[in-house]
Amino acid sequence: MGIKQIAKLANVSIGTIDRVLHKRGGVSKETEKKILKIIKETGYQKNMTASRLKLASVKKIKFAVLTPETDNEYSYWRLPKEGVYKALDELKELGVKVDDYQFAGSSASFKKASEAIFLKNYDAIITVPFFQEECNTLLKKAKSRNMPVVFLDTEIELNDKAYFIRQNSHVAGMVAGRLLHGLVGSSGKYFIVNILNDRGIQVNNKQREDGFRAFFDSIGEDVSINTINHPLNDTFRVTPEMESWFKGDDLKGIFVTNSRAHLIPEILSKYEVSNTFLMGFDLNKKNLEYLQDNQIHFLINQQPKYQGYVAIKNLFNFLTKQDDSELQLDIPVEIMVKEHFSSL
Amino acid sequence: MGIKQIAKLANVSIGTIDRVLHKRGGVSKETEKKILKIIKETGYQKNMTASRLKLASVKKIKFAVLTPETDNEYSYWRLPKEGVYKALDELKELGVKVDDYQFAGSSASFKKASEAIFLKNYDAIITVPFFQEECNTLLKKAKSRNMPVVFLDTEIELNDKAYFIRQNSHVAGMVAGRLLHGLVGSSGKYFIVNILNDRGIQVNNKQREDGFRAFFDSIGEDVSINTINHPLNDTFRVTPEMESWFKGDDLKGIFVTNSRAHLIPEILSKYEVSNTFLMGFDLNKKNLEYLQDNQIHFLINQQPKYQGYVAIKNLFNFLTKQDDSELQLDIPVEIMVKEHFSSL
DNA sequence: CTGAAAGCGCTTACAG
DNA sequence: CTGAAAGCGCTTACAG
Repeated sequence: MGIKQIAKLANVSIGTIDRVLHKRGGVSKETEKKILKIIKETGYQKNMTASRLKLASVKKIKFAVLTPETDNEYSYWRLPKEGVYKALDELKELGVKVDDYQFAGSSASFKKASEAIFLKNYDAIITVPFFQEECNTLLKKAKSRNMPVVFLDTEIELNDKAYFIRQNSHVAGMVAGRLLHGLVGSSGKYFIVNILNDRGIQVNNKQREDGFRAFFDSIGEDVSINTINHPLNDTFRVTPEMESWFKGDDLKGIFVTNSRAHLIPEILSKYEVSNTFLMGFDLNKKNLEYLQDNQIHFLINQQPKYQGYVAIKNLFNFLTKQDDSELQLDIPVEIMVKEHFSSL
Repeated sequence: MGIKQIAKLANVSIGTIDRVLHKRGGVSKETEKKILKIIKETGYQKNMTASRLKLASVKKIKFAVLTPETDNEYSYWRLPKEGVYKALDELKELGVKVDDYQFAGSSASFKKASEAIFLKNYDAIITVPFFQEECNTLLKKAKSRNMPVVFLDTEIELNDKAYFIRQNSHVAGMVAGRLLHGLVGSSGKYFIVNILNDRGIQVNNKQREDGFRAFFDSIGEDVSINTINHPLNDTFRVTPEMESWFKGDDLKGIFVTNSRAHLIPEILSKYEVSNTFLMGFDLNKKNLEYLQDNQIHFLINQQPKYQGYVAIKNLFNFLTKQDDSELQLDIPVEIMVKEHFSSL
């Protein structure tokens, strides 16, 4: 059932059908009505393959991808990009293009990069919402140009409608609470470690902390939970207060709210802290080594590569099929233990 | 860079290029050599979209899907099928067809259904390896017709090469050991519950049991692990031996190797077994209810829908692009706790 | 052994 | 306001 049959049924040419399908105008009310009726009755659906085959040569779909700098080889932000390029590989014959933009740590740098993006004509933007004000600006401008924006990694409050493909960090914190509590119990002591950057704590790290505490609220246990806020770019400094917390034989559970759980084991052994269970985020090399070594007990995977992959794929589906149902996506809170890697 | 440019470079017509690309023969050695050289130099890649647009109307790709009966509404086997139909929905405009076959509990029924499949002409078969002998027969016949076969759910030993898209059940058992051990510790008692069907224990249930025991071996703890083999289609019967196992105040961990963990809580309360942690497989309605109720502590998700989806998608990629790298697939051992469902 | 032509279903520029 | 025609990149049946 193609455009040709529809044309025959309506006694018009395929050009006219196309004008109706794409609301290109220049069709009499009457003809339009007749055609719409037939489309509805026959349940006609456009063949996207044929459509893209034609369009790939005349109207490219262009994405701007704006991520934090991927300076070093192990940078986390390489992973979403890998996913982006995997998706691109699948879609390039359909006329999809991707341009890469980066920003450094500052909001000014993000602003500059996003302005550069608006100088060109993209069909959609994929980025990361680290700076609320600048994201609102970006979103507003994108809206006025009818460009969808997909944010990866973190969800924040914004003024206009945006899509988020990210893990629910509150849930991740709750799950972390459940798991550590299983090992440590209600009589033990808990530590939340937030590694801060120049701008303070990252939004999703805070959401994870809140989720962690919410878990203990939900089970009605009044356990001891200390928060340790520690600047990055510094060797981990143990304050006298922390030292006193660490003392004692009771079980301890440490929840690192970002990817730096690997900083902790060294401290623990230096201060001879025992009976301790440690969990954190992300399957980076150092974290995985400590997981193998039983010094990290759980890691939560955010599937960063998949986030990038699915952002491109689902934006493409949205732009070609108007189906935005998969642009608002929960990445599952995937718990990893040592044994997950035992078959590799 | 399309077939047209290649033709121009080689000073031949596009028909001849196509003959070389598809090894259709009827091309002189010399011309072929020249063309292959140009293809290599230019890095030409066939545009699959254009190819499928044409082929969709002349050469359909047909899959036979053979699963256990999906008699009742909650049948597990509906889920892979949902995935199959989701994939079909995406691929049908590319000329993909799926036929559904079912088998009942017996190997004879499986045999009969697979014979019916071979009466028609399919490009690939997707099924479940419950019967070793019959699967070997099927695989042999498929091989002689050059049909790939993808098995879902379970991996078993077979004589010929086959693809498996399933969870590594041994790893799943190890992960289960790790988690239950975290809750129960080394001084507790462990129970493995295998629910048997007419043919005895299912292969992947056994693999899970082995993995569970292997975990305790790996950590060098000599803990008490009792295996309870219980027939299905029967109310759960507690033998005097089991009753004696259940007694005592020590912590207990129960690992149900299939989807029936939901049978256990009732027994436990009837026999007043306390201090018990329970884990099993699959996110069926009853299991999820007990998870919410803190009577099941962990569930492992096998992503059955995704298994069906990815089987079709990746078979399609294999048949159209010769890329079989994703037909041998490990479904991650996804651990679910109550909090995973807290945002729904 | 090779080429020219028709066609897959859709899109668009042009002519009327 | 509408139609006829060319074309996206590939495939194949036909003619030579």
